[in-house]
Amino acid sequence: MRADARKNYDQILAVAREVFAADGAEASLRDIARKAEVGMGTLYRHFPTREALLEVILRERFEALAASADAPADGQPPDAALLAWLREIIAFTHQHSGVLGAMAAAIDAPESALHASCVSLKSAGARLLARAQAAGKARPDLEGIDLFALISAMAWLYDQPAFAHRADHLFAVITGAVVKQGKA
Amino acid sequence: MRADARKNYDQILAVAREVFAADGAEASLRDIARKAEVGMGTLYRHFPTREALLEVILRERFEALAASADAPADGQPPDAALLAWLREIIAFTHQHSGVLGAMAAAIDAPESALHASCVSLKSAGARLLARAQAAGKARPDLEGIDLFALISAMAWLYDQPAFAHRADHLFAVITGAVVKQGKA
DNA sequence: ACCTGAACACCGTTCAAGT
DNA sequence: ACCTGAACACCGTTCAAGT
Repeated sequence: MRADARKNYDQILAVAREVFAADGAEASLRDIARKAEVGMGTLYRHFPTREALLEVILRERFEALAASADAPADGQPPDAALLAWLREIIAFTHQHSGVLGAMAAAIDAPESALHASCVSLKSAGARLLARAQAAGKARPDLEGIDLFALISAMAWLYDQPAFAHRADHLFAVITGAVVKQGKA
Repeated sequence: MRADARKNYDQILAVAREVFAADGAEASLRDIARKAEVGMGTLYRHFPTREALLEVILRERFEALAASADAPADGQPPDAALLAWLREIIAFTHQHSGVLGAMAAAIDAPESALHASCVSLKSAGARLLARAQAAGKARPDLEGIDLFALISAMAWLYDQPAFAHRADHLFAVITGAVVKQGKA
């Protein structure tokens, strides 16, 4: 990549990080281009879709989340591991409103730039879920897509200002339907 | 109201019903004005906000839902009554995507045209919930706002195409966390 | 190769001008 | 009293023209 192109690419990304965090996944692309001091065409050249831009920004975190799902867990029982992972995801998406809506749209769209991230996140969750189910600590009639859907719904709840003051409680209610916590 | 104004009012409403059902609560107001064959100013004169237009369209159904929450129930136990009512709401909002998102935004906004509808829907749910709780058939640590939030989240899930095939199952999972169904 | 910014087709909202 | 539609300030997306 040419030096000027590289500079623009990095600048767009840096600005997009801030703007997406502030305005959510539906933030104005024009606004990003403006703040990055590049033309609209430059933004589109580097990131042909909104998803492509989101993907680069989110990839790192989602890879970390997928990795943490498979981490040794240090003696942590599978139900606690699943719960901790769910809390991690929600804490992250809470900083980026609407991101899980974009993910939900991408999971059925193989051509979306976000598709691979969705699938790996869903799979990571499915593996944690399966281990908890095997230990008799999670509702057995749930699949990976169900967990993904419930995560998305919880993220949506956290994004609604009217529900924010009850969001932690609702998290407990919903995860309570998934995980049957026990002492051993 | 003058005869021409009345005609425009009715025409806008008739068109809006169709367009909101087809495109959801975020449908283009310009599109509605166009299809109703009125100027934008006419639409705004009769309905100063999107919420005002939505409110007129939804009021009838929400009043019916609030009424059905208080219906004698014909020997139906409170847990079954609550579940049946939840199914009714979800079935309705499923035909009008995004409506519960608008409701969620309006519940904390007393100036919104939708506010009264939100509150009465929340209250109706809260009464059903309280009866089920009194019978020991619903999770006791839930308030009206929690039920409203869970309804909204379920409506959101039904609106996501990627989750549609699991939506009925997710409804069972989430309501399972609220209602503890028993035989007597 | 890469960049710019105008152009196009859309929004929501307001308001001067008409009847 | 009511209506119209242009005007304004925004979008996302594309593309001719420049370097």
